[in-house]
Amino acid sequence: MRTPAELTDAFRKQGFKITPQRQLLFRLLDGNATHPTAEALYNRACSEMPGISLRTVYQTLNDLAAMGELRHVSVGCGPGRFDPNTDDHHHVVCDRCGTVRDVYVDGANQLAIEGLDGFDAVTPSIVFHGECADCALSVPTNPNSPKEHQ
Amino acid sequence: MRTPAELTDAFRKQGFKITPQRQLLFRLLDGNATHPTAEALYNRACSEMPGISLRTVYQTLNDLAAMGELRHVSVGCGPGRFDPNTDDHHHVVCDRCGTVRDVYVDGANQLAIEGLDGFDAVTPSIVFHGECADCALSVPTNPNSPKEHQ
DNA sequence: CTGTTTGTTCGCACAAGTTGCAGATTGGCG
DNA sequence: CGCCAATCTGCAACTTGTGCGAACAAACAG
Repeated sequence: MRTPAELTDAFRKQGFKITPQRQLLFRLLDGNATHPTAEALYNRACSEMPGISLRTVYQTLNDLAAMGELRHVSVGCGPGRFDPNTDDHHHVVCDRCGTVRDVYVDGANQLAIEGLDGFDAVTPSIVFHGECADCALSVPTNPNSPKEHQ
Repeated sequence: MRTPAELTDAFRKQGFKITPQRQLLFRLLDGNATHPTAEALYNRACSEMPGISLRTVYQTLNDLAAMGELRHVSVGCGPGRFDPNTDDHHHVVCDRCGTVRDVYVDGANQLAIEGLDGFDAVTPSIVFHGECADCALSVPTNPNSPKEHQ
């Protein structure tokens, strides 16, 4: 995602308007590597701008994603995440706490794949599922712990 | 997933009961490579057993998944899919029609990954997004077609 | 500065997918 | 046969996200 200032220009150039809501979200997303959900962004936005609506957050996120400034990341369960990092990269998810982190996978586009016959324009999306350091610490060795976490 | 007969044994051994609903679902899933949704299975089940409830279908699918007989596959959008193939494999999805097919990715577990530091017990889940042969035929070369499909 | 236009925001209702719950039902066993 | 726990069913509720229309406000012209 480009900087808030650049986005402001880009939006105006496309005939979109610059509203305080949008500017706030540009700022909240700028350099944000937490892969927030729409709800999480909404909560942060509310503390700076009480009255902003969740609907507007979704709207703006979708607009940014449509412009290619943002990637919508689906980690397999729970709400969608939004990632201002538009590099060619993938994700690790902690199945316990839901934390998402970017990972760079060398050779992801040259994988030897059997079964793609007939499919065109295929791009891989890789999600690694595991357990982050914090969660591993908090429950060191309990393989019986319920997997029902979210 | 094991055969319906083997599952019947396994269920009984765990103290679970064998009901006609479960047996029907065992049969519908046996060798099923279509990656059906719960709804799709429900529809097929209804034609053999009118009155079976969608709730029971979900229940049984969750039970099978918890027993490791079934994998719940999330393709990023739309309803979840269920896959009786428990091999180490991955999936291609047609973003136009939603068809899912199994693919075998050579070396998926030995990828060179940067950014996994601190994560444990990491297993990759790879979803290739593309366009299947049928869809490529039906709309041969129209990059302007709406991406809003599902 | 004022007015107009057009894109935005907001709130609510709604949709899809899935789960919780409670009462009726039934498989497995003695 | 009869009991009891597991199961089934139907419905309500829940979660995530979208459609819609009225109110609002950027941007711009005059």
